Amino acid sequence: MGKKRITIAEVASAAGVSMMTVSRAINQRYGVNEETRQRILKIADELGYRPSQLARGLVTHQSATLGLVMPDVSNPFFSQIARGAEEIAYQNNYNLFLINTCEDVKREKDALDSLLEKEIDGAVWCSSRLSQDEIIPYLDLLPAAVLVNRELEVDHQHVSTVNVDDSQGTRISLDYLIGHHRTKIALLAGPTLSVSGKRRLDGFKAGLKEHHLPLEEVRIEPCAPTTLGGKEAALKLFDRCPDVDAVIAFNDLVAVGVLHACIQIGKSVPEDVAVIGADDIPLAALTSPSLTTLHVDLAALGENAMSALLRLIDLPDEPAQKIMMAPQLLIRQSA
Amino acid sequence: MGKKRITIAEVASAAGVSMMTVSRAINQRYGVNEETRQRILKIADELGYRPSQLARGLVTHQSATLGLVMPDVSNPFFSQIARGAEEIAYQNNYNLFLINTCEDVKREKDALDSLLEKEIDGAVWCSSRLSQDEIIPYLDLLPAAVLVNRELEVDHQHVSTVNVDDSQGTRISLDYLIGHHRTKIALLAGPTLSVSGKRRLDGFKAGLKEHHLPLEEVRIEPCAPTTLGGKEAALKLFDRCPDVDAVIAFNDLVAVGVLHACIQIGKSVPEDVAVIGADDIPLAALTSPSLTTLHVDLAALGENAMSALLRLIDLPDEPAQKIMMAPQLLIRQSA
DNA sequence: TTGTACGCGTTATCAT
DNA sequence: ATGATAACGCGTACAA
Repeated sequence: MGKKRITIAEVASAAGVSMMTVSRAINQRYGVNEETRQRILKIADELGYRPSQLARGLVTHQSATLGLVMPDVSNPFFSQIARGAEEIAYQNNYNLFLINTCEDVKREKDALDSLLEKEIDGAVWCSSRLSQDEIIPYLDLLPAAVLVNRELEVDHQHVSTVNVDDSQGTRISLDYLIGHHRTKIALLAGPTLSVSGKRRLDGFKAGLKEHHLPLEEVRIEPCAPTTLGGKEAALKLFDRCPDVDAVIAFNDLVAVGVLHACIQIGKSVPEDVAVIGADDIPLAALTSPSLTTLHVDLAALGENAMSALLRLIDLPDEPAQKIMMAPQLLIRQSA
Repeated sequence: MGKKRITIAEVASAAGVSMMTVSRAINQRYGVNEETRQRILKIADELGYRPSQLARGLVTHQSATLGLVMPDVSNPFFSQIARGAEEIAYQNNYNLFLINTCEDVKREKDALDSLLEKEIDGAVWCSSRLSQDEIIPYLDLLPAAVLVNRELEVDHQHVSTVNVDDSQGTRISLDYLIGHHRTKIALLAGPTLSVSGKRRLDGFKAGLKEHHLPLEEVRIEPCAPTTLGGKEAALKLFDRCPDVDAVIAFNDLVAVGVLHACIQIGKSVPEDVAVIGADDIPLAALTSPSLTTLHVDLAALGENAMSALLRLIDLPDEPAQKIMMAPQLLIRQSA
């Protein structure tokens, strides 16, 4: 049962010095005789002394504690981010509060409230569902924050952002396809209102323009972000434009739907139609043909986010960062 | 930038009452006029007052904070447990420190040390690599703890355990196979030293005995817990016992290896050989034939672990629990 | 019902 | 190099 806590006072009296000297010895501060320090550390260790971060935090206003807020850790997308973020936090002697919001606005607010009460030193905040107006008050209260998967219209001195560069990802896919002599390239653009869908569309248009290829609106088709959505959209697309020789899909599930559609109408992949997905979900390696797709190093994303947060904390006068993670094209069989 | 903190004293003076009255109002205690309470709460809200859990914890010795220690959140096995555990913690107004140990003993000790310094109220500790002798001192220091995937030889008043009942899982697989008229059942038992391997072997032997079937040692083969390990072991097994009509595999990867072996030597699954895996990894649904396997509700496991921890905290006089999670047979095509 | 004094374990400040 | 004392923000015990 949680034994009685040894306090700095007990170490001090055991060592025959003042509390202040013990404190200095423990915290590796200057101004204490090396010999005394060793003696104190030895005694502290023997007594099983552990400094109370609560008491320390109360006076320093730093808890050596950070928050990690995300919709759902059991989603592989976020669990990898969590892994990377926690790694960096650990290396820098911070502990991490993990909170799942379950896509629920109330829970998200609860999360931030509880973190604020815990006096965290900062937070990595993923895929917030809150409106800009709801986010900002929390941002103001936080010593530092990094928003992941979310852009901020207004700049804050102590708020950085980390996003996946969907636009560039689409550019990369497009460049690859054009480089492999595909000319009639279609885009399954995802949900009409999706932000990342918009960014992909931007990249698509910009890429075509730069390659001096015409923008054929008929080759752009919105779709639900699912296998079924991809299949239906692909069937509609191929019916309208039978000459399409490549498809850039909103994500891997959509790409799998395209594969199904191709089987159904007798097109072979990649011979007749090249298909590129996005996200590199585990399934992507297991389809046949396996999916060429955009891979994002999510652990690295988490590491970057946490590093950015620590930078904000350690160098409060440096400007905030806006980090874009570029996806990499993982070439398998489908393109 | 993290604005200046409003303290209970400021709320008190703004409301024209003493700090104590504010404290009572905030903590929903009796002994404060309802009218006064409402007025205080209103003022506290307007001022943006947030109680400091640090200061509160310092005096109450309760931090409303728990620890969750696991090898790796990005492993789906653990991320689901984390999800379930965090859910229960949230419902009970606790925050959760997440720590990855990366299978590293030093990191695991670091983790516990830092949690102890944070004065957590308890911890869910998964798959510890520490020896019994190393674990116990930490357990003694923790107010409460739940060990997941780990048994404890000695009972502790404030330590419960949650494990997957591998023995019963094997029994369930065995019963199913026997019920479907398989009689020459083999076991790919996993690594020789594996604890869960031993439990599976126990269940296997007990099950055969109960069904009055002979225990043929030649049908038991150890194996590495991988696809390759499963394939090699299966080839060796079929070579030795060509009449085997069913295989219980150590886990799904091993089962996939068995599938590969069957293809190689021309046995069809499930006609010639039934195959049952364990763990229900995502891949299990995607093989052909898809894998019949033992499924464990890991989110529920996490919930149970966290509930057990809260029980230990809330009801310190109740005895500790030893929870076994029974796997369920998920019948697909391979058996 | 409300208020006062004190202590929780630590660090900061100012002294010695 | 070391020590005494005052905070940090809150809850508890006891008094009013």
